[in-house]
Amino acid sequence: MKILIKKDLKKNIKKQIIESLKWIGINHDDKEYIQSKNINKHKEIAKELLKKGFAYKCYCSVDEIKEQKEKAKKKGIPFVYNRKWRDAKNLEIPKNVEPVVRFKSKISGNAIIKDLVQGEINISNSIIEDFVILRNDGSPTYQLSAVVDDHSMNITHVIRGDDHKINTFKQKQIYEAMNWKLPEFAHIPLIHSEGGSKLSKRDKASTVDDYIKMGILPDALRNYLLRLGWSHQDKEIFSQEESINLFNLKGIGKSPSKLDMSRILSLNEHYIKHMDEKKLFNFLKIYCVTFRKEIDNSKEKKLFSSMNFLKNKAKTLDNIYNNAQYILNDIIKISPDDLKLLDEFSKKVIKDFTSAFEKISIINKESLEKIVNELINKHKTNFKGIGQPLRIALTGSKFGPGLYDIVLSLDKNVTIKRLKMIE
RNA sequence: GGUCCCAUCGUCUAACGGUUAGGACAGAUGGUUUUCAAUCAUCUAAUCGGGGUUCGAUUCCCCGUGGGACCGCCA
Repeated sequence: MKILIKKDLKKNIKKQIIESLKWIGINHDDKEYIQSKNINKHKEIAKELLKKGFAYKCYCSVDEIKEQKEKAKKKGIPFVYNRKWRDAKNLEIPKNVEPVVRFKSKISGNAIIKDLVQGEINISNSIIEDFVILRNDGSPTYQLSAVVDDHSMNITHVIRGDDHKINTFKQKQIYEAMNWKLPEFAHIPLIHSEGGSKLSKRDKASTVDDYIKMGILPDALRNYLLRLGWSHQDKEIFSQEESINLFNLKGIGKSPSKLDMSRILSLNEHYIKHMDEKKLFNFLKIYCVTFRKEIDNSKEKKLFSSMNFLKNKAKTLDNIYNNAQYILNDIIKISPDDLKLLDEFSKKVIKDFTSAFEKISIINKESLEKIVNELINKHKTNFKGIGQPLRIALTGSKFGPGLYDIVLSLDKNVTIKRLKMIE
């Protein structure tokens, strides 16, 4: 696999991309190749193409090209470089202009690419301009470098976004000029943002890091991405192993698909529920230390033993973290809105519960249920009438785990202390 | 504007030319004498339009319409 990184981006982006791939379960099994380290080889090939008559030097200035482009745009006609220097026997070579090297593209006829995803793509050669392979500073362009490296690395399959389709026709001509074996090509559809156009770095959730920050699990993102543009009957959940075994290029459709956050979230929810608790706990710990707050050593044990219910009401690691606040913090904060819910009636309920709770010696679901049921009868209310005030008093939130789970996960004295705070 | 690609529920997608057009997510409704953001059940919802070919078209062909990608001395 080859990853291309724009040269104008900062260096640490390379590390980030490799880390992201690793995170989602894709590891590289060969050494790293840095394209820019091979530019001498690329230049040599350019020279060879020049010598063989497949390329030529073009002395048009940047401004000259710009002007032509603007003219073409005004007239509403497509811009194709006018090939001024292609057969420039009578032109005088201007001084002070460093030439670029352009590839002598085919002018007539058609070109066909057999694409593993797109099928046969057929275009007229006339629309492929004489593209630049060496800039005026002598450096090779992507079109040249990509071909030379792919060939020297014995790349068998070029799989990339379908925004590269036209490039393939340019590159094909270089392969042919050099008499090199053409690799297989597969142009896969792009992923669109919710707005309906190509996902770009400017989109909020476009990088793996963005999803890690949200508290998405690698399995969830892998599974989601796998099903974008591809399917296997009605199957929705794929393990990593199944992904590798079942995925194939033939099953890929040609149309782009839109990103759907609610789908990612629901897949994430699934993996949170079904993942091994120890593994999940590790993900949570890493998440907290990286993006929130490190989990206090003294709370780890308690938190881990609460995973079995905390995981049931979370779509992200962040949700788990939030729902676990009442375990992680000794002092709980109640929002003003929730505080309003603690009216006189609620305070009475809390008081009654506290005195009954103080008396019981065995705390389990049954004993708690007994107390709650008695209070429901006494106050002529339903579970919500009892459960909601207690939940707010104990956790500071009206959402979260079941009431019994909360009480069972707190020490008796802590429960009593928190309940007595409300008065 | 030119070239290329695409078109099934809101979204991701199934359906050897013959299905009551299926599933999942989202949405709606109801149950769970435990809150809901959990869970269970039920429901709503699609073949872009027009022509062909065919006994029969979501599927094949043409035209329209709509969407997208590309059109750099970026990659």
